[in-house]
Amino acid sequence: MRKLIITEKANAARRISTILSDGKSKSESGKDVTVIKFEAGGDEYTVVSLRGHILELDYPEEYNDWGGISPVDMVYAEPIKKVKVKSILNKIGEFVKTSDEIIIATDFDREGELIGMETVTAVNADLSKVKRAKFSALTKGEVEKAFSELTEPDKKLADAAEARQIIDLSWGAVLTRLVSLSSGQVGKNFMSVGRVQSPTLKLLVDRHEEIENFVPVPFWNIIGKFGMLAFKGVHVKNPFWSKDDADKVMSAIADAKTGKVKAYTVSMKEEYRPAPFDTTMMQVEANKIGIPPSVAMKLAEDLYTSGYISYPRTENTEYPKSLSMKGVLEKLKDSEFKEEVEEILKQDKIVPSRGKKRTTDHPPIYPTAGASSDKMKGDKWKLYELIVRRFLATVGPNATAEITDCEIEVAGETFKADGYVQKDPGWKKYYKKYLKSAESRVPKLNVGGEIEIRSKNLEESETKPPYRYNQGSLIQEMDRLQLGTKSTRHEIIGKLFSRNYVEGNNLIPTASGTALTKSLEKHGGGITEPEMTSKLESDMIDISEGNNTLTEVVKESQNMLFVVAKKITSEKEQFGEDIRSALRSEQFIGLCPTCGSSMTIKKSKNGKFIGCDGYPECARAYPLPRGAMIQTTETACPECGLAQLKIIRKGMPPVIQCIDPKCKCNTEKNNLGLCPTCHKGTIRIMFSKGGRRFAGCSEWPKCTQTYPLRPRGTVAPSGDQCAVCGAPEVQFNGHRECINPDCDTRGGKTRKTPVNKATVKKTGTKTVPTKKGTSTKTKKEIA
DNA sequence: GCAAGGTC
Repeated sequence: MRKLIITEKANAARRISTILSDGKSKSESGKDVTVIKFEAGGDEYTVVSLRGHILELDYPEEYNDWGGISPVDMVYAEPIKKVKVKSILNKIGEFVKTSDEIIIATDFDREGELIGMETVTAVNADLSKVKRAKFSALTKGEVEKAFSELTEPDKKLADAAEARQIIDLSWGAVLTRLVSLSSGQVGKNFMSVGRVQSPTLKLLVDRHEEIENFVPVPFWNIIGKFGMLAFKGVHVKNPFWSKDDADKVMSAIADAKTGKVKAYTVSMKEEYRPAPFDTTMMQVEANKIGIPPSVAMKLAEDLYTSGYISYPRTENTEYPKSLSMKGVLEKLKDSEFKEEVEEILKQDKIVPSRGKKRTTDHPPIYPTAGASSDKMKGDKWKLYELIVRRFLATVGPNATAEITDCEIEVAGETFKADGYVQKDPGWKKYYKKYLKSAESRVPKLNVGGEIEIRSKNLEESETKPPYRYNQGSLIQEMDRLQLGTKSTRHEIIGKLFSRNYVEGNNLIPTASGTALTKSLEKHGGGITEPEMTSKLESDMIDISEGNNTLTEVVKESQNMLFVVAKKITSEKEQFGEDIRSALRSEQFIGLCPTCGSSMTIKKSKNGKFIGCDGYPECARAYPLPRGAMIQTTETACPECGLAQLKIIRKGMPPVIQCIDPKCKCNTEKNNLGLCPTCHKGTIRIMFSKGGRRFAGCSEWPKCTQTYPLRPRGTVAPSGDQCAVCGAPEVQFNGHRECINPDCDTRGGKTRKTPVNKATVKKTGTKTVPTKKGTSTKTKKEIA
């Protein structure tokens, strides 16, 4: 018999061929199409690989005219399948004609079923010849079993996936057009709407709103330092929400010189190893070391195709039994992790950790070959190392820590001190690059003994707003809400950026992103809610289990969409106006003092700038600050009356400043003093394109004097020059120092090199137990 | 020029 096997990706074609042919398969792969042939058990096999979906749902051409066709009329429009990769489909068409059996061997999931079915349907294959091989890992056992127990293809499962396609396209296309047309954003500036992107955007909008509306609540912590080590003890009633209550305690303990140890226990804590990497956690951890999810996926794909790591798109956090941990470790001996690997191999037994998520699509991400940092460079190496170290951590021993709990009584008030000391670092030894250590020592104490009080402080703090999402935490939240899939989440975030809905490293929605979300919340029929995805999910389960049909589910959804589309159409003007005004406010800076026209943000080939709409008659223009996120404001500069901008820079609080860099309000705070090199120019605070600040001479390029500035904290002029080197002295975080890091007053040449961006840690934010996200802000010394 | 889902 002649048998045709269709796989989802090239690697699967290779693995299956090798397994079924006992290694005797021959690849005839062309440039575009992977084809492998072999004989086994008297049958002639041809294996062809797809590249995921090679067909795509879209509307027929007559719907291409956005202006000419009412979006309402598209609700029930019938989409067609368009061929994306003709070369593969043609090849399969040829082989199908001469095959007696066609075996779909795509991934064993909903999309896999559809990918297979849509392909055989598109080439008009005789469906009675079509069989399905179901395997959940590309191991010898699984694959052989799947091919010896072929089943019928599951039309219902494929239907479930197809229902999703149709519903996503109709809601997406109809609402995208309605929003774009009503807001006047057509052409390449169109505004998109979708089942996944719109709820994701709403997460950011909601968080932004929470932060903007946040009202800080003050609280007080009483903190003591004890004994020779001056270890920290905190009052058990922290935080105090009333200053009076805290003051009462402070005066009660005011005269105490010693405390009494009431309780003291030491215990060992076992610290478990982290779970193996699935795609989400890999993206989260990569993001922490400065590799955003989209870059991480690109690099992971690269590492996968060149054989360094396993398949990077997986939801699994449990290594399959068939995967030998020792085997992986042996391969890693051929790398610069050799010593660490050998140490791990010395364990009596190697039992890996496992996570909660268990699926059968692919194994967790693990290294499949050794590499070294002199051959592999940059972020690729950083990601590879992360994957290797994560793997090592999952097969290393547990860590142990010594935990000390201690209670000290001071004048009838109770303080608690917690000690944490790492004993056996275990797996952390291999993963410490990516961990924060937080050791705190409490010495050995005797219960009933006295202990000296070193200090008693009342620290005033206030509750803090929740953190903004970054790309890592957003991906985690999407994962939790089941928005998108492991393969698409990073692309969805990319979409929010390219549509200008969000900006910044910490994701902030733009005015238009916010306005769009608000309008859709009101009129979008639930498109901004994650529940639309959960409803779809349960509908798909119903279809695949035969409790509902594709036709019914699609019809129900489109009936809803029809109502929504009609309503929006009837209120089109009003619906679009909110978005239009948000778009205007995003661009509008203020009125031009020369000609009275609007000044707006404009784009040139050198980037964005502020220009007068009266151009070319009026040429008034201002540069925009570099390397920063800019928001427009409605306030005017008290100095010159021009408009002000809100400047948001990484690691710094937002600053409101005048659009004119020459305005006194800007020069005063940026001019640090006379240049000690040329004695002509002024040393000013400036920003590089990347947003890093430094100080440089205004006579540049004639004078090239520059100084690095500490990346965080406030820098202000002091008006004085350094007595030792003559460079300007500045106020840094309230204290004075010479701007010159090489100056003797700052320890001369012992200066550390500037901190690498990726390794900058967030400044300490210690949380208070009862309220979320609280942190210490100001200190008041009392004792 | 529309979505989201595969994969490269």
